[in-house]
Amino acid sequence: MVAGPLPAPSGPGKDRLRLWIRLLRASRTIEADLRERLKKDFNTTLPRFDVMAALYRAPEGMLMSDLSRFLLVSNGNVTGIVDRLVSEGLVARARRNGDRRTSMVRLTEDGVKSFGIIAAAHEGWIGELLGKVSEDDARRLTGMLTSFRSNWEGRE
Amino acid sequence: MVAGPLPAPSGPGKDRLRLWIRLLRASRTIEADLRERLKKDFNTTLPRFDVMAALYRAPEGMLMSDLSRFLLVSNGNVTGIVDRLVSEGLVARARRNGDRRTSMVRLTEDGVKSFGIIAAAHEGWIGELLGKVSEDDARRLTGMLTSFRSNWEGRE
DNA sequence: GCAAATTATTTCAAGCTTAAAGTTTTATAT
DNA sequence: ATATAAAACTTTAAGCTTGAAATAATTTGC
Repeated sequence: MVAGPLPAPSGPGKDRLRLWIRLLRASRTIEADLRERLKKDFNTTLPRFDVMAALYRAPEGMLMSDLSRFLLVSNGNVTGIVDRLVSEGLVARARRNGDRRTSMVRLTEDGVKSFGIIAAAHEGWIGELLGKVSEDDARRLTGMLTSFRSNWEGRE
Repeated sequence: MVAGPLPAPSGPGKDRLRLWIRLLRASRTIEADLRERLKKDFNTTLPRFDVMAALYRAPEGMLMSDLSRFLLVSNGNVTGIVDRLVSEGLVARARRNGDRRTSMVRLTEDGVKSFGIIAAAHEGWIGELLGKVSEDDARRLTGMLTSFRSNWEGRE
């Protein structure tokens, strides 16, 4: 007598599993919506937006490895995205005098201008997409996710 | 006098933006970890796991379009993943008599066995990764995400 | 000084992903 | 009946993603 594949999941561990599934679905739902809007309204992509957002916060520039660490993606991945942004004139690489392995990556003037416009729209979209989440819940959720992050970073 | 790019974000709408960023980072962090474990321990991938998980819940099989809707990915995407799973003998396609456009996709016997093993490990990983989230927070978070989902599905 | 280890980045192959266009089959409206 | 539309998939091209291997520059340990 074996449990079928379809009993309502319950028991220890199931609460965490359910939480993970909800979390993943929520973020994929929102991500898909943002991706579509970025394409339709600005003919760009989420990875490009992510890179530009990171660089916008660092006017002095970032190393490739900083970018990949910050964005939680692989090194090789960032290379390709930055290559495309460079070819579009939105981002520039500058070799450094000190260490010739590294290059400082930063937004160009065009990049800053372009990102500013897209970011404003983006913030509006998020307000729209998450509008039904009460201010209170938003802050509570954020708090929980922040403490998740702290625990994660402090893990052995 | 323009606000610099680095003031702590604040004001209306910023709470939602911050929530979204936290949500995205949490799910990417966990996703990256799961991806790595799936590769190392079972030489498989998250998309393959996702498809198999969906099929495991539907012993009678699913249509390709059901799969893509459920997983929130495009049609063509599912085609490729299922192709690979079929070539590995974990999944089977069966043409239906009724409608020759469609094919019922289901796990093979091997697929069921294989998924059972991986899913057990997966649940353990999640328990581990989210272990620091209290039972209470887990349930609260799940509740908020569930209501987000309802609002989303009920949007105009 | 110099070999060995480390660090920063790029390249590569395989696979994932999307949006758009194409194919085949079924349903609908004359 | 038969054109037209709709539905279920697949194919395609471009881009994203990873992990591993390759390059090049710097640092470390004798």
